[in-house]
Amino acid sequence: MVAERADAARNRRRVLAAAAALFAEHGAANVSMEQIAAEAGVGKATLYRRFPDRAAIAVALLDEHERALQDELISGAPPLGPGAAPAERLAAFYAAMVDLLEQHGHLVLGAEVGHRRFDVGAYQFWRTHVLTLLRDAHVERPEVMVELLLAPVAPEVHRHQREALHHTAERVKAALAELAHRVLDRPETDKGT
Amino acid sequence: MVAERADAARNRRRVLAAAAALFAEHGAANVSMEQIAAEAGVGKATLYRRFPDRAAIAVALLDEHERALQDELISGAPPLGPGAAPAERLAAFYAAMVDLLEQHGHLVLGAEVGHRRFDVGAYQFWRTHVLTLLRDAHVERPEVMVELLLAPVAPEVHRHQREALHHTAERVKAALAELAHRVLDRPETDKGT
DNA sequence: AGTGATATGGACGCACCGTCCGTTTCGCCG
DNA sequence: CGGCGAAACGGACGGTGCGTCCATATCACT
Repeated sequence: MVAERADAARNRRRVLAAAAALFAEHGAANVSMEQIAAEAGVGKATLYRRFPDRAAIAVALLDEHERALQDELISGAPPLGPGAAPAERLAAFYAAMVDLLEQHGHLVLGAEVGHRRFDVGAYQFWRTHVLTLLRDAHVERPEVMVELLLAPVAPEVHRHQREALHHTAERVKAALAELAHRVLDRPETDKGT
Repeated sequence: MVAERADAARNRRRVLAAAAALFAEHGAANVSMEQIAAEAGVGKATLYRRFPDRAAIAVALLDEHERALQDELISGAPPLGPGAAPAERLAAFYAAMVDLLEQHGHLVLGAEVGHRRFDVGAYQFWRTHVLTLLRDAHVERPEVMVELLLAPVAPEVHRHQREALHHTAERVKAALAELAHRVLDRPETDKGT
């Protein structure tokens, strides 16, 4: 890859901007590739050249926001970053995920992203992070448990909680925090190490 | 409703049989309404008269199998039925759900059922059951927690575990059992009543 | 400026959805 | 037993969105 041609880069930016606007207005599920192409002022083939489907566009838009959280997890202050107890870090991660879903959930909800969410790079990152926490806490079968613990913050679940059940984000966070502590706190372990 | 006309009943049976065969062969996601109608030997309008979409057909097919588990939860022997400790019952419920997904997961995976899974009657049933367990175990915010605890046995999650991660059903069951115990067992509570 | 590689755009073919309406079948009633 | 209104049927139809194809325009390097 010798460097992206100038017109290609310009069109990529246009597409992303158009998609962001349309997704925000109509919801990611109700926007067709044709609409995005028209709004961006590019042809459909141009769109398909860069992004194989809607999911890829949504992922590209999400990436930016997710990267911020990823940085925090790696090198931020506790309890999100390193230093706190695993249960605390998991609770903090859950809370951050809820915030992320509150802000940008509309990008993923309803689109095929839901089906492919396990494939996107971000999921692998969350997975690795929580896996580390589970290993730190000496949980058995961490590779399986990590999937179970990620499931409660799946976009569909969050949407269900917020829209159908009318739970507040705060209540959801509280329940997730309790879940984190119940799963990772070993009561017999001495707290003051 | 004065009683279903004979031809209507016959066609309903045909449709369900055809759908079951096609879903089993090609997967629920890859079967169109047209295919089902053709296989059943009925017109498309006839199909739409009974079932608004693929999801409704899949739900109708699943219902039968789910009902068996529902009966067990209500009146079966412990630990699935009443009598055992909440953590035991939750673990047993998880195991039964895994069995259900192993057997009939292909009906729901990939179809729109995934999107609407919160709407189907069966979900409400699982929800009520687990909610009862949570109340018995004096968990806080049970209405929120129940959604979090149901998420790990969502069809997509299970498929991901089995197909992409190559975890065995047994490993998943074991992890779910551990999750159930970690969440619901109160270590300080006396085990002997 | 010339030139080959790369990118563009919109038309095209395809598949499926969900509806519409003329025709057929049912089951009751005289 | 035959007629009749209601209910069900079936396949054609219009519409939407997908993903591809290729003639044309644009770029970047010499």
